[in-house]
Amino acid sequence: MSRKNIETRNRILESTWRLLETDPGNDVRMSDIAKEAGISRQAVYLHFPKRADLLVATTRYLDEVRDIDARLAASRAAKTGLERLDAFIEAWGNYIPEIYGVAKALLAMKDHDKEAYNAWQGRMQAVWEGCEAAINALDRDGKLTKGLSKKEATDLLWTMLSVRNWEQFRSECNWTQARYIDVTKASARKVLVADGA
Amino acid sequence: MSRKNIETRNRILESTWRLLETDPGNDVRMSDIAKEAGISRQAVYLHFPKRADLLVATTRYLDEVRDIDARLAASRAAKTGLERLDAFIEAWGNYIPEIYGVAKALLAMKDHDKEAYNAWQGRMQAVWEGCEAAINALDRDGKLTKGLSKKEATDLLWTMLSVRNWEQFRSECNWTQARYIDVTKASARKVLVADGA
DNA sequence: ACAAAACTTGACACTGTGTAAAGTTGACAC
DNA sequence: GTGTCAACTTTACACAGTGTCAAGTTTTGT
Repeated sequence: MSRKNIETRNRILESTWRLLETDPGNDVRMSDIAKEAGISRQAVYLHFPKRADLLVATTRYLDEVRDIDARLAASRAAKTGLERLDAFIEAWGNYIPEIYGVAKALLAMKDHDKEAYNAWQGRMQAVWEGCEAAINALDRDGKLTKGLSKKEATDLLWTMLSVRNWEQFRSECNWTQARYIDVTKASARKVLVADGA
Repeated sequence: MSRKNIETRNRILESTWRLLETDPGNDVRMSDIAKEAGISRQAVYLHFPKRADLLVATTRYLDEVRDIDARLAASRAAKTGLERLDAFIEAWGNYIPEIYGVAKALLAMKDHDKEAYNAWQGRMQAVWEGCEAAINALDRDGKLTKGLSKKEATDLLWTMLSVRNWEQFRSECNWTQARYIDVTKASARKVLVADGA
């Protein structure tokens, strides 16, 4: 127990996660989290001075538990650019639903809170770099479509893979997760790969 | 002056619009709007009982002033499916920046306010129908790509044309408006049209 | 048994939305 | 001119949620 009993800290993070995951979009208050964790509201503030701190920490906690790094590493192992593109879409696209609850809360906060903004920005930056690596691999294979710079191609893939798009397909359009992945893969190929499919 | 001096009402709507347009994302309070309109905060509530009412009314006001219907009508006039697809992307894609400020405010509100949700949903429904019409025209020409149902193709186009995506390309990726339109047109063709370009 | 850390309790400041009520102003009616 | 009605102002307050503060209690390490 280095400081501020780490068990309590984890219980807060778990509670936050659980609440956000259970009903994404339903705004979760500090008091809800405290109740869920079985502690007082002030105790939450002892560990996380601001709501944004808590959400950011929950995101990092999730990343750690779900080991996003290891999953994205798989896409880095792919030999051809095409395989890499598919692997990246699959890894990230299947990660989104696992973080969606927390992501949505952070997303809602980023317009008003600088720290939340930076945290979100940082995560998205990482995804952008994953996209960039896939585009570079495609380009190395001479498979990158003409008419788009590498930067543009990366931006395009990155936008296709946005959490908002996932949300729209899954919630608004009622697509299944599997269909989302398949169509996204196919679309990315059509848009980014030189000879169509 | 049918009721509640319509001049004041319009001044409120204009003020709301101006403030939201000037700095989208900066949350505009009821008191800011009142100040901008040169009236008391309570007078705003006399015309619009809830903040959501005001935002919704501002959206409708904008649609009226900018005559979105007439603009989308142009795409309906196109002969071939391909022309129609291009025309629709151009009409809607160039409309987004004009409504972005208000749209962003409504978007931020829709998660917490039912009325805002319905208003946004209704507008997006209209865009979806525009997409559907374009897809139907493509299909009539036998140009719709295989592997996607008409519903899926519509969902896909609709998502490509989302305000969030526009926002990401323009703000996050620093694309120009013209480039956004061009790349979106090209991508839509690649994804939705049978023989590639 | 002592001290520090972790947590509780209760109070309060602050922001922004929305409500309530009494007062002012201007136009139109007769 | 007097009355009246609608539009608007002013002031005050209820309410929710975040964040702060300070005093008290429990737990833990030594």
